[in-house]
Amino acid sequence: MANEKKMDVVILGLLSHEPMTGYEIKKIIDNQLKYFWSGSFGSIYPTLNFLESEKAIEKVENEVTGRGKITYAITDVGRQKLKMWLDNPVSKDELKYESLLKLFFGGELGKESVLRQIGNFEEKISKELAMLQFFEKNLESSLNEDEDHLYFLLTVRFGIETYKAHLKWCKDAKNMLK
Amino acid sequence: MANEKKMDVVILGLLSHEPMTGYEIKKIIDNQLKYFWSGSFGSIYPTLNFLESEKAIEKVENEVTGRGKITYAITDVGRQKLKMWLDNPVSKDELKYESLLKLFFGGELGKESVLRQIGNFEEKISKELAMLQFFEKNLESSLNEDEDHLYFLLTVRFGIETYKAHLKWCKDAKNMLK
DNA sequence: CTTACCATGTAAGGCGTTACATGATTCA
DNA sequence: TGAATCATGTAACGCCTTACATGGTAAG
Repeated sequence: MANEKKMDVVILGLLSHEPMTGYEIKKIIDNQLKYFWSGSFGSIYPTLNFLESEKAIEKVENEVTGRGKITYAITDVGRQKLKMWLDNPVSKDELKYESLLKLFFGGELGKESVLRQIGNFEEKISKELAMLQFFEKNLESSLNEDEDHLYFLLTVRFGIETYKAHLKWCKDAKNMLK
Repeated sequence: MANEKKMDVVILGLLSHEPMTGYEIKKIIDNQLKYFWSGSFGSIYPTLNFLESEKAIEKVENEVTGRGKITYAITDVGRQKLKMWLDNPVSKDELKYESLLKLFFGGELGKESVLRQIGNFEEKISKELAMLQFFEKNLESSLNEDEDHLYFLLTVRFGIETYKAHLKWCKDAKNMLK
């Protein structure tokens, strides 16, 4: 019922690459997945505990860091769970684009306001695009280091293509309104 | 706290165009907004009641339809509420692209599986694109009938540009994997 | 010695989905 | 007369976000 939980497979997916702490998981979500996924600490840590109780992940013996750091690694049970989700062809893509919603209802406020909305959107997207292009470069040069880098590169390129399309649209839209 | 409710402004925005029933609101969300927004009956009807209690919308005298149909119209209070939201430059765009997530973790299953994921995605997008292009035609020919049609056309074009970028990416990605 | 960041967690609560319930109307 | 669609609504449930709480560590 309600929404289906996905944080578990997100974590499993990230840990299938290498062992990590919850904090590191959050960083990756915010940096690499941010343009097609999101998640907060309040969702990550409880899921981590849940997955451990399920024996899908396990704590890794910590180096003598002394810190309260907890590193997790995926188990065979976890790998199987991940595979099951990956094998399922059904994928729900959910978008809630408030920017577009405001544009859709823009008639109420008039052109100047809509132009402002588009400007805000354009600025946001431009920044993201620059970051993605930076990632792209890094990934291109390290493509043979790790097989997974190919898939990361593909998602980054997806973001780049999408954002370019958005920026093109911003230009066209501004012209149409003027 | 938690997520900010948006269904109220969605309904207000749709009613600012013309009076409607909850059922009609649902249809518009599913047809015109679907590629950047979504919403269910379980969210629409309670919000409708809430907005009426707030006097942001009101029941319209029904024709002698006899049916249990309830048509709502926006009030001045509602228009003001809508304007306040539209005036606010902050917009949260939230995407949960399960398709991309599966791709990002695709290393676990290998190329064939990823190619299948991309194929599924491509098919889905192609269908949506065809529909959007149909909408575009209709809107282009009725552009001078209603001022709002301009804004609808812009959002439809946003969808078209975005989906075209996605399809281009699908092609590139398949080539890279082969 | 203070600022920024690393690091983990809990509590409260909203939001919206899915599933269920109910019945009218239209059309073949 | 049966199926599809129109039409409104409620109940349960769960995900996730925000905000709060707490403390360690590194660097300047």
